[in-house]
Amino acid sequence: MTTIGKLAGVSQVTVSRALSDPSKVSPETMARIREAIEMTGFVPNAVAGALASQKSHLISAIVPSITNVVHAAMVQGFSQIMREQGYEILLSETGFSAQDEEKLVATHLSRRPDAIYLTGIHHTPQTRKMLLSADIPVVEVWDLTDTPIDLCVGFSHSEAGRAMAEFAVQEGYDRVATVSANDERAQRRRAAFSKRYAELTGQDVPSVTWAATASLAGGRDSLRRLIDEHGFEGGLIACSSDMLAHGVMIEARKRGLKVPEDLAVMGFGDQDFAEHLVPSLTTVRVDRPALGRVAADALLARLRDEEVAAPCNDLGFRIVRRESA
Amino acid sequence: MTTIGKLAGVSQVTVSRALSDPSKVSPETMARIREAIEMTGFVPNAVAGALASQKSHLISAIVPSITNVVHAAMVQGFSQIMREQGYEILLSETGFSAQDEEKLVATHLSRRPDAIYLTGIHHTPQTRKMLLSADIPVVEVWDLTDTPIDLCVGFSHSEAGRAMAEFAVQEGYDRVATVSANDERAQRRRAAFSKRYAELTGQDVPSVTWAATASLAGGRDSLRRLIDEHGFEGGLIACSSDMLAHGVMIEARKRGLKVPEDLAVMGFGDQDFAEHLVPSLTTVRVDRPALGRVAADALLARLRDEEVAAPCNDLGFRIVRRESA
DNA sequence: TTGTACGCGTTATCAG
DNA sequence: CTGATAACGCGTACAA
Repeated sequence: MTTIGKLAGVSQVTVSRALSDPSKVSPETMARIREAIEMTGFVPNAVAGALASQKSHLISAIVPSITNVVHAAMVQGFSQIMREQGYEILLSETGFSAQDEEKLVATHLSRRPDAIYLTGIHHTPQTRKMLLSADIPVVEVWDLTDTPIDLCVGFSHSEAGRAMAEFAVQEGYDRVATVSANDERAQRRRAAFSKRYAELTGQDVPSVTWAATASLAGGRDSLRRLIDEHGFEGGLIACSSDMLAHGVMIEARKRGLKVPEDLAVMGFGDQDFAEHLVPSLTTVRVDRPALGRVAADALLARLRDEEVAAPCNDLGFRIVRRESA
Repeated sequence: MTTIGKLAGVSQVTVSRALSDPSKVSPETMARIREAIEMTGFVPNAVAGALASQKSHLISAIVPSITNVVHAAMVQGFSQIMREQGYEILLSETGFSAQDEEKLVATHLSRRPDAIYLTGIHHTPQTRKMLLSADIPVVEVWDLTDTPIDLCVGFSHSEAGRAMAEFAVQEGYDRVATVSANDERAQRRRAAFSKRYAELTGQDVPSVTWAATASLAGGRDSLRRLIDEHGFEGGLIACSSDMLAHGVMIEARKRGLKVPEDLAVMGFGDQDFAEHLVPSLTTVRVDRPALGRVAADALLARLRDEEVAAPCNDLGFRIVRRESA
């Protein structure tokens, strides 16, 4: 800026002003400054700016995995809003590990983000402690809790599991099973499903857990195990994701089982492919981009020092009945 | 650091040394410094560090879209390696627009990243200029060119298109068509496919472009148009992605067309679901995580000032023959 | 409308 | 092994 200032015949401060608020500088100076910037290819140093102003315009986002469409879609919705407001995103993946999350939070905080986006409500005590003493807005997405660190935006996974069980009973399925990924929230939905189903019917629910990332392969293998190891003979299978549900449907067709006649299938997430499968997939819709956007709006309110009515936003879910169940 | 120093009975400089290289400090001082850090919950300020050292340990990554599995997988592979080496990732999405990319490059450069990861080889002249004068390592991923800005890691999209045409001819398909997304690289593959197929057989190739994001819906609608508007009556359909191919297969089944007997389908990308579809999908494999990792290795070599043998890395592709074609 | 002086919290350099 | 001192490049008073 000093160099630009010399070229334009003004001081460094004037250049700084010109860039941050052109209205505070006379049109003629502005023109000369622009010209000097053009000539030199000057790019302001946001690092120095952040140090001086104590504002980084940086938001830290920590997600389990960016190749997971659920989290990718949420953070995409979040990022779009934040970027429009002049913030950029420092993104890292935990690989679903709270320990790794702790390390990431520490390194992210060292960059002095203006706010932080976390996935889920389960963090190590040390993570909570760091976040609390960092004294910046924090939003936890994709789940709800009575004791958020600061803000939270999500829906109740237990209620979603219960709603699926009630749907199963209403539709008259008297034999059900679950296929779930091995992540904590999927397991919470599964547990609520089984508990509610047992309450309503008195029956136990056989369940299979797929230990790796949700995939078609996982769904196919899980159905195989349900049949071979649990002697499952048809009814409804409630899956923890649309991807697993799709895998189950593929394996079912391969085995000559008709969906939904021999085997009904429910997914979770309502990914864009769900309605285009044949038969179309009955699933639970969660508006992922909206979760991200609401999280962004909540943070922005905090960053503008506005009053936040409620720390927690429940965006709910909705069962979408299609052909597969 | 000054506070920590006081608590530990040393100067601020010593604290800085202790943190950056413990071996330069006596074990006893180190212990007291650790204790003081523990007590206060001190988190070093990387912004100030970056300003002083002129090293941000930040890598800028600019991708078309993070919900696109192709780019998500590449940047994931890339990030993992970079993070292990102490770098963090500032990630932004262009939405496939070179103009938006230009703006993003400008704002990213203001944060003084140590290197930058770009997707593809087509950038605005202004983007190239900024990057060149920033004088930091740049890697362009997912494509090849003779005139990279600095480094590039990818494969030849034209060759991939040609290889698919040659496969079609070898397998004896005498009626073919294409279904492609509306992105530049997909169109380049399509053009190469059609040209090569025409060279070998003298026949024109009907083609349909799906203007939005590749999806099952897109594949289904494209097959409909191919049949209704182009009078396509069977043969091989070469798709620009596995997702579109899957959509084509679903629509085919719905119309009572058997795959591959009535209609053969080829995808592109070899996503994890491809081998689990029924029939399994014949496609073109590109090792996306490897592209990201090689890009990371190339950048790291530059950052360590090592000699780089060749600026461009061709990681190639491979046709994976399965049941659908 | 513009300029001066200072501070943001580190690292680098040199001296002890 | 440790400390003093000067950058790093910008924002924020405050003054003119």
